[in-house]
Amino acid sequence: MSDVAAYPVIAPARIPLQAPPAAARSPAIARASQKDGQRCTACSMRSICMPQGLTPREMQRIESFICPSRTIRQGETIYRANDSFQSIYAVRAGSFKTVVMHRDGREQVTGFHLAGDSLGLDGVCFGHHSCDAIAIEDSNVCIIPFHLLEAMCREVKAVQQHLHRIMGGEIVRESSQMMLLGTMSAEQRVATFLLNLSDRLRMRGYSPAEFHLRMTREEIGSYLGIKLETVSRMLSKFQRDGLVDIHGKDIRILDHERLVSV
Amino acid sequence: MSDVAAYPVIAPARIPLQAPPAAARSPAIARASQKDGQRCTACSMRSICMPQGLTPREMQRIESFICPSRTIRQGETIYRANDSFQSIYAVRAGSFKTVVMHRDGREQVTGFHLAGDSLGLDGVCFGHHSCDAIAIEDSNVCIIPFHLLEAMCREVKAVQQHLHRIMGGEIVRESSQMMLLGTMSAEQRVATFLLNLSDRLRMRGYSPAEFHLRMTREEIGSYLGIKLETVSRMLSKFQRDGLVDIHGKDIRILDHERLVSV
DNA sequence: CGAAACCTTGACTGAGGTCAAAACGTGTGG
DNA sequence: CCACACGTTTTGACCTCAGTCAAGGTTTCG
Repeated sequence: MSDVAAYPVIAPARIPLQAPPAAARSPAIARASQKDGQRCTACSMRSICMPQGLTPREMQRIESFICPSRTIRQGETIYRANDSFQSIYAVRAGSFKTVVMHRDGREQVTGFHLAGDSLGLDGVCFGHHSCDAIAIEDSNVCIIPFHLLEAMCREVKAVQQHLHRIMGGEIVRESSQMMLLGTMSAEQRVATFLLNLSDRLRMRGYSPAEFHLRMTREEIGSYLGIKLETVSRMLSKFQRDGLVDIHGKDIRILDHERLVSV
Repeated sequence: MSDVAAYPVIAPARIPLQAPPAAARSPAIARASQKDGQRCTACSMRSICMPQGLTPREMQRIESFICPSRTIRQGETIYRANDSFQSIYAVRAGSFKTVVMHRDGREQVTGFHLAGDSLGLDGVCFGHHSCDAIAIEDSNVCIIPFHLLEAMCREVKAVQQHLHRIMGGEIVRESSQMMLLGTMSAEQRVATFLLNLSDRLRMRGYSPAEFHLRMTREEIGSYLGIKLETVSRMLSKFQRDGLVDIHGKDIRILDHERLVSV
């Protein structure tokens, strides 16, 4: 618990009333279960997924309609493309990938979603989802019925603005990914991926220099628009050049500066 | 006016009170000025940019805060990256590209926006825009102050849902563009681009088979993540294969089926 | 402990990038 | 109305980065 000394340990919240399922033995879930918290108020992800400055009453109102959280085992989906859209999801623990698929079988990872991220907004437009959301480790999500969230948005400005910021953030994130896919070399893509992940872990209180990849080389490659062999070659190259230290899925960033300037 | 017989001519709306500026001589603006309409009620883009089933009162309310439309000449911007975000824009006539830029000068077209499309939502998340919106022909936009739109969303469910659909649509559009950039061959990208443009023109009442490109090969290439020479080569190839008939920027789609199956 | 999934590395290939030159269009000013 | 200049497009020749295929090593999980 103190091996990440410099970074606060993520505290958990909204543990389901039932005894934790078998899956809770996995690290991510276990982490989320360390402390007992039933409410958003106590959730460490609050600062990411909830607006600031709500009154206790408003807070309670939100908690009242957030469904009991759900545990999703590695490889399982929260929703699939064409599933009817009812709710959005906030990742409480674990991580997910979203995958879009073309009829011809071509498929692409469009995002990795860590604790505190939202999932499911792709369904807002057409009332059905446009991608699969798949757990890449045993995970846990809050379920937020969208029509209730919309109702709340009509009453509380801060909630409305927060939802708009989340949706707007998704738009900006995707357009910077389009820039990566459209203009960067394989080397730059992999460097950008590592730096981006590092940033997001730092914002969540984890070490930005040392972390464990939850996804395979193939998933990274799909996300970056390159092949898994190319991902591997670039990582090896960074290793040779002393920018990173890599053992399988364990990453240590040695030279942040030079990684930025790749 | 009847040379597109099978497709209804797009009617205009919300012409500014002042005499039309010099720019109004250009085709897109002239088209928008053919009929005199001061209100959204009369705007042909209504079905695209306004929700269905508003009461006259609600309609009036919206019209009351939409600012006088603004004319933007080819090459001019509505907003630039880092400009403070105040309003979103609905394209009334003409077309735009949005361009994101990296510090190192790399830049990429992230979208083309036709009459009826919205612009500016990239600013919602951080309060400043993350791309430039540049007119690729003389154009005209409605200006919708975002905080007033948000206020209206709190009062009228239909307006709220419409905004959410527009934002959600942007998310879906971008993720399918990520799939294009991540997995398709140059040939498929260009075919997809033509088909997509054709679809959007059809939905706006124009011929889906015959149209005029407003953008250069370089802008198309940037949008598709390939070089302008490659765009040109693919178009020539489609021409040789009898899929399209191309003269400069005038496109005629001859074999929609085979274009789909590229 | 063994099977399956995942990762690394090498050799070869090819799609698309780069560079260059010429053709085409369009708007401007004489 | 023409001529010129500039931006745009096309096409060819060549090159390179990343994809493909293959083989062997490592990790993970039942």
